[in-house]
Amino acid sequence: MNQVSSFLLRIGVTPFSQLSMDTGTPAAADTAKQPRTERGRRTLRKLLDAAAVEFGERGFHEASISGITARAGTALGSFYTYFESKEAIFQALVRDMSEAVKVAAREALAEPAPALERERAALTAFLRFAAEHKEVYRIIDEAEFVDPESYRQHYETTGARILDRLREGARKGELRADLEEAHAWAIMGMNVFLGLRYAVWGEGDLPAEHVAAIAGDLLAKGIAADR
Amino acid sequence: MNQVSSFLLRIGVTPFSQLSMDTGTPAAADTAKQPRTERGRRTLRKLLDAAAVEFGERGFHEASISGITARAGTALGSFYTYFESKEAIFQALVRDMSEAVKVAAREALAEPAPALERERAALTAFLRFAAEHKEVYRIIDEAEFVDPESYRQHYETTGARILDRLREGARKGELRADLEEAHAWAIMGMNVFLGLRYAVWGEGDLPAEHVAAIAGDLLAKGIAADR
DNA sequence: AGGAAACTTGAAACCTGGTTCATGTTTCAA
DNA sequence: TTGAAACATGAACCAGGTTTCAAGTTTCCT
Repeated sequence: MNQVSSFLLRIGVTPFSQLSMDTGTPAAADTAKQPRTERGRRTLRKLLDAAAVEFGERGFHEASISGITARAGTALGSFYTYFESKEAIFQALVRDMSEAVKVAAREALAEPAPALERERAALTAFLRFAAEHKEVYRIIDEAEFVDPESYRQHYETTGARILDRLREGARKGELRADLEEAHAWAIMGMNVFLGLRYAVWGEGDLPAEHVAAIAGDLLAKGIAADR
Repeated sequence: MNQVSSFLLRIGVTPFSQLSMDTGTPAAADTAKQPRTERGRRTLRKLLDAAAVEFGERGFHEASISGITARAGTALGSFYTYFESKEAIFQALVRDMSEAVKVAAREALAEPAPALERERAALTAFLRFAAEHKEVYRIIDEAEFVDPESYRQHYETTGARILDRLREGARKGELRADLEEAHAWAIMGMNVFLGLRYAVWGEGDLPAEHVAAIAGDLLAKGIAADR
């Protein structure tokens, strides 16, 4: 039906089976009520896709359940067959998208490359992804206020992943040996803000490669004048 | 009464006179209705301080006007003597705080120093400020959804300021000559995320100086292994 | 084929909290 | 001192959106 829909579909056939496993509180283990028939799965998917559009376009509070069901082409009451509340579907969406970002990054890092090269590739992929799915950006960001736990989890996981790469690079002697968590967060912040400025706000004035090259170069040499 | 209050007071005697000048739309020129008596100014200040606490603690949508007036010790109706709506006071607050962050940075950069040194000092000051005023952080962040115009303005201004410093450093031969806007945004993103992780979330586990040293070092040399 | 469980439906109950307003009180300049 | 403008008050109004529910319809297993 649209970009978001196809993007959600691309994630995998059963995104919710992924979601249900990694939750801390047992009570919140399942954000969505599991459908038991094919028809149910279809409706659930329609609701999630519609919610991505509605939340992305109007933000959590401006968005309305009836807006979601209208876009999904289902009755208002059906919503509550699958989600306990507006917050619940938002949470499901955030975790779904967090996963999607992760997958996109993993794909970009599939083949081996020098450590600095990998960071540049990761940023390029992220910028492309952000430009393609601005709603994702917005929804994850808004989670800071609507669902802080998921927000925190998203960035802590992402940061840990970057740190892993840095350590790997250090092990191979390509990066400094003293890199720690703060370095990973610095890089992550860099990436996120460049994404906001050039992928989400920018009208494509600077291509992803160029921005990624600048950041990569900054990581490689710093900004001091050559001695 | 509390940290926020004193922080607001420190900004200057008439923060609102500053606010009223730089608005694009003429309609929204004055976010707050100017009080004409001393009593009025006191009430306005009380409302703003209370709003900072209420919004900081509960977020925009959880926050309620009655919560604000209760904290301020005024009647519900009085609110509308000074602000047209919930959005209006939020906007006033965001611009006020954006200004406050700016001022804090300016103070930290008062005396001259080498360019790289200055960036480190700016980050240290920012981290201290963020730790001291976590509400500020939260409120400015939430502006992305409640008052996007102010949000954008805040970061564009901040980014431009950083770029100025970079250009100045390049002029003096201390920094590379090819620095551009993207570098400034990369540094800004770095700073913001380090602030989120270590000043706002962190329980002070890493001191501001240490985090700033890491970032400063990253800017100076990059993360590649020494050749 | 048959029936229980899964799912759908949309009108209406229900809440919550922003906003208004008519009535008082305080300020302050003349 | 005085009165007009500024400011304070809080009960009541009201809009909008979430959530419920009782009555169907569809699925799917045996």
